Amino acid sequence: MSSPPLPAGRPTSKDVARHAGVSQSTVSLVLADKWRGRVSPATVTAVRTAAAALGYQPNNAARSLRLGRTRTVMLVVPVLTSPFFGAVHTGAARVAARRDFGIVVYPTRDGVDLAAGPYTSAAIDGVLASSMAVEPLGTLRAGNAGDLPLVMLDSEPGRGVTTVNDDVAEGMRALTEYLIGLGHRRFARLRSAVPSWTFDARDAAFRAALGTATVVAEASSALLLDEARQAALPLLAAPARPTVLVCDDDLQAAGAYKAARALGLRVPDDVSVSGFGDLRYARVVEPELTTVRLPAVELGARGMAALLDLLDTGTSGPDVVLAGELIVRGSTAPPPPG
Amino acid sequence: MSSPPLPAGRPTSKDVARHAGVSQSTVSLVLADKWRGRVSPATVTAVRTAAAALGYQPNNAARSLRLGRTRTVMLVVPVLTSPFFGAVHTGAARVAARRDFGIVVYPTRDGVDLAAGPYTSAAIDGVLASSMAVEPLGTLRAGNAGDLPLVMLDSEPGRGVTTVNDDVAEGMRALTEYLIGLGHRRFARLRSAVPSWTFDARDAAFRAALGTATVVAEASSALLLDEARQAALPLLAAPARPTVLVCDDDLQAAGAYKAARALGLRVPDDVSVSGFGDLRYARVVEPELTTVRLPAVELGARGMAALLDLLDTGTSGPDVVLAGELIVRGSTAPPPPG
DNA sequence: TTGTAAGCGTTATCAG
DNA sequence: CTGATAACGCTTACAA
Repeated sequence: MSSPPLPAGRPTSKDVARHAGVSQSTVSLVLADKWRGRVSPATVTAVRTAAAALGYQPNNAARSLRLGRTRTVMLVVPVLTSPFFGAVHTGAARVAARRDFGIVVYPTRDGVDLAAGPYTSAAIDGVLASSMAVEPLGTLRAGNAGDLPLVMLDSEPGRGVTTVNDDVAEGMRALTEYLIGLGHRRFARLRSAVPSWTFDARDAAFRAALGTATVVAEASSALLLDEARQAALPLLAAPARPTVLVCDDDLQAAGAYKAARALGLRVPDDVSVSGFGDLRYARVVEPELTTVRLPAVELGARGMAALLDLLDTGTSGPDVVLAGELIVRGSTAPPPPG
Repeated sequence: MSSPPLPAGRPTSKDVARHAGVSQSTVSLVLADKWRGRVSPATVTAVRTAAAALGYQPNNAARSLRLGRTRTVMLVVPVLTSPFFGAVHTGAARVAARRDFGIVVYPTRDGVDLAAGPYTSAAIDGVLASSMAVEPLGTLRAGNAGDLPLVMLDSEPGRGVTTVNDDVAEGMRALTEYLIGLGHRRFARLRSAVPSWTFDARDAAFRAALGTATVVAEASSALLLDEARQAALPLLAAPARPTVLVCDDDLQAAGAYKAARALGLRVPDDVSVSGFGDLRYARVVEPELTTVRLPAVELGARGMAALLDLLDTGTSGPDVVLAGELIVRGSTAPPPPG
């Protein structure tokens, strides 16, 4: 009728063992669900109730030390303040939690400053990296005996690493063909100034889909409102007046709206504008943006799943491509007559 | 002239010791910078060069196990996809990295689902929680012998926990007085429907600053574009026509723009609109929003600093309040004549 | 079916 | 000034 007093501080597996009247190894076996044919059902329940009674939580540090694995992966993203990367994290975190993995976020401005930080490879089992080249990750991965498992998101496929990507090419193709279908022939183009596979892919798809239509003016800008506005001004004022401006990003399109307004041009009556992403800005502006929806949450989720599979099986899975979707809203219309 | 061959796998402190011809404990002393008066300078350099040569990185799991601390804190936020919380994370991560701490993010929809997840209190030294009540954190903190160090952001002060807050009350006061100064007397008010200290504080400050002006119509909505638009429609169409609509959030203000447009009202000519936050949407919309800037990055940074100080010293610091700033842009103007 | 014991890599205590 | 040695909490042979 009497049980040992609850130990002070955090209960350990040893405490559980004492409480249940068994040995530490039995506790470990039961709690790790590896007891079939080795521990009697009665003992199993005894251990389980003891653990529950004490509120036992295994010590992660000890487990990691023993196992040599940490059940933690690092998510490398450019900046979390961008809606895209917030969404990627959300998806990745969801999958990681389900499989009992933790995530440590490594925000890096340019993929270069990867040496510092407390999470050198010591503490992680794998890396999920978004929107960067493979090379900067070299130093990081080298920490752990040469090759830490890696999956890349939103990055160029075919570099020897599993990638999970949005199908930006197909999205841009659908968008461009839609615009051509509206009757547009003279395009302006506002590209992203940050060098990244995804923007190269968007641009290539755009060119390929142009057909007999032409680009009469183009520029590039950072994905910032003011810079986009500045860059869009000369495009919209170009002598060979374009009837549509195709941007690499929704925020750029918002900047283009401001440029159009400054020039006294109405969207879409005088000029159509398209964005890319459909994350947060597309419906805030007026008129709402015609754009390509990128499933960023799913991208993070699928990427994490691919990484955890890689950790489980030891073999890289196939590249994954997620379909985007053309979203037609009020910012695009047939070109003005004349 | 010959040194031991580099060991396979990750080098340990034992490897460094062998390489430098000293004992493991000496290595530990040197690398932890606790050698003054205990280890000779010559030995120190020997150890340092050996560590560098081998590319030694201490094993975090072992260190945590020994020390009983993990150098990891948990950041609890409602959703990372909101620009506010992305910014909070950015600030917190910056400070944590500088002090060699890791962050594990715990996104929780309503502060309720805090039991699950791999990061039960086992693996963390403290909690930085944003925009929620203290109570839901109880189960989490209880894991670790009753009280895991905690700092709250954007939460009600005076509940026995150190808080770090934006001065939303002062921001709202300045905004309201500015609007009254423009001549507005008939206010409409769009509150946030999510229950949170910050919104209560905003509303209280708004009421207190009203003076002889009156609220002729009010409603609340989620911080979503469509819901805000729906909620704003009857406010702007109210019989006792308000001349200004004060929203709890920039995104709500963007929704209000859409409602105004639907009703054929121009902003700010027919009705002024104000937001709150100045994070991402305020300058995207047209006209750009008059709003109150909340220093979200600094909030995260100061909060993390407060938490790490608490971990160091064991005593809670004072509550911190960060000044906001009234940002006047084009969405507000004197009320229309008549 | 259960228990004993070794060991993961680190830091801290204590002798030399 | 330096080196053994123990301990942190866990998993896993292996012994009983």
